[in-house]
Amino acid sequence: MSSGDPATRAKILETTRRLVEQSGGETVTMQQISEAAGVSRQALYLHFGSRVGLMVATAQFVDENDQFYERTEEVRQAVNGLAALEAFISFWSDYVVGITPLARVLIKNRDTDQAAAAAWADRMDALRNVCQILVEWLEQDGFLDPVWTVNAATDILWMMISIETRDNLVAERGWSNDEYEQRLLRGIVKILTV
Amino acid sequence: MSSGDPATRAKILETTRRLVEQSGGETVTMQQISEAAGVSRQALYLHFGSRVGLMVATAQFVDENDQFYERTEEVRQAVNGLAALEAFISFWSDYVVGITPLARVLIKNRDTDQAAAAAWADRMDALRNVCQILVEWLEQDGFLDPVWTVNAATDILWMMISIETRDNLVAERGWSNDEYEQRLLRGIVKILTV
DNA sequence: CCATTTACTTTACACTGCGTCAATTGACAT
DNA sequence: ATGTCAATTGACGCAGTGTAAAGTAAATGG
Repeated sequence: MSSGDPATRAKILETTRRLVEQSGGETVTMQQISEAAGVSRQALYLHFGSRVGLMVATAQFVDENDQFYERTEEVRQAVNGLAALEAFISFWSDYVVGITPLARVLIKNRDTDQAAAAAWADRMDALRNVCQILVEWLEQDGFLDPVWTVNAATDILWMMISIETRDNLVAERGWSNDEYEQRLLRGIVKILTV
Repeated sequence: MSSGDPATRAKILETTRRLVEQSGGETVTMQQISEAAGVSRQALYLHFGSRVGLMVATAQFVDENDQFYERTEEVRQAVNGLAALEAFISFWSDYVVGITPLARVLIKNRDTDQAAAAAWADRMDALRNVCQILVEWLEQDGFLDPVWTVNAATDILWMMISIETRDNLVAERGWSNDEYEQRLLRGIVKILTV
């Protein structure tokens, strides 16, 4: 599973990410990936074992490349809870574009594939962590509507920014990225704050 | 497409619903359905043309059986838009329990399975229709926050009541059905109304 | 310098599932 | 008896995943 030249492995992962992101939701076959990467189809199986294995490895590859943790650090520099929320939604609505295609693959396979489930749970924990920090910040600054507990508000914020929610609004209902960002922020502020 | 004995058609649809709901997300093949229904695989193609056709027909069959339209009619008896919204959320949080298994399968497979995509899109149109009626009602009664257009508010309402949203809150975050219903209504009212 | 190992390629094939086709059966109706 | 409707049987083509076996070319090392 971890055999082979790291350079070949990287080439395959980069190609897979590119093709999946360009695919517009259509299935990308092992044949297409191998041809685009300039290797044989069997090389994919040598390196990653299976189609799911390749997808999970690609998701992890994206995670490392896009530096989610580093970029959320910037949000913590905001002057108050409301400003932090705004900064985070701005960051997220940009960041989510790059990770959506592969996130969809993880979501789809998480109930049958342990690796996919683990990779997805890991991302969601990180994301929920940020949500909780934001909600606690809102509460400390007196913005949080007291009808919500911190936990309930965190769940709601996490749900509102989820890939599934974005897919419903952007992919299904045709919202532009700008509309998504502005309306999402407005909606979250309306629902969470007094 | 509409050829064949209605009794056979019904038997196939009932079997398809049952198998899909029991499948736990695994793909149910045409072969499995035909064997369980006690007909030949080709009978499925005679009645429904394709896997797409069968899935669409099954989704409609479920809604007819569970009397989606009839039960939403009750909502239209409400005295005003806000009462209608409340009645609908109450109805929906109950109704959604029964359709979730089939819905999950359609959602999970819609990116690779044309059949699932078509069936799902068809049912979502019906649901969005109800959302639009509710939002227009809210607007006429002066409840709708003017920051939202009717279309945007309809999209938001539709997203909030979606299966994906419910799965995130109930299945992932462990909300009870009661918590889901109460917090969903409260959240929707906060986000949509002045 | 030869032998071995590594990292792949090539070719072939098994398997699953969808969709199609042609020929056939059985029942019921005119 | 003739037709026609409903469904069956069995075969086939096709795409995509995954496996298996043999070959090749370059690096490694005793």
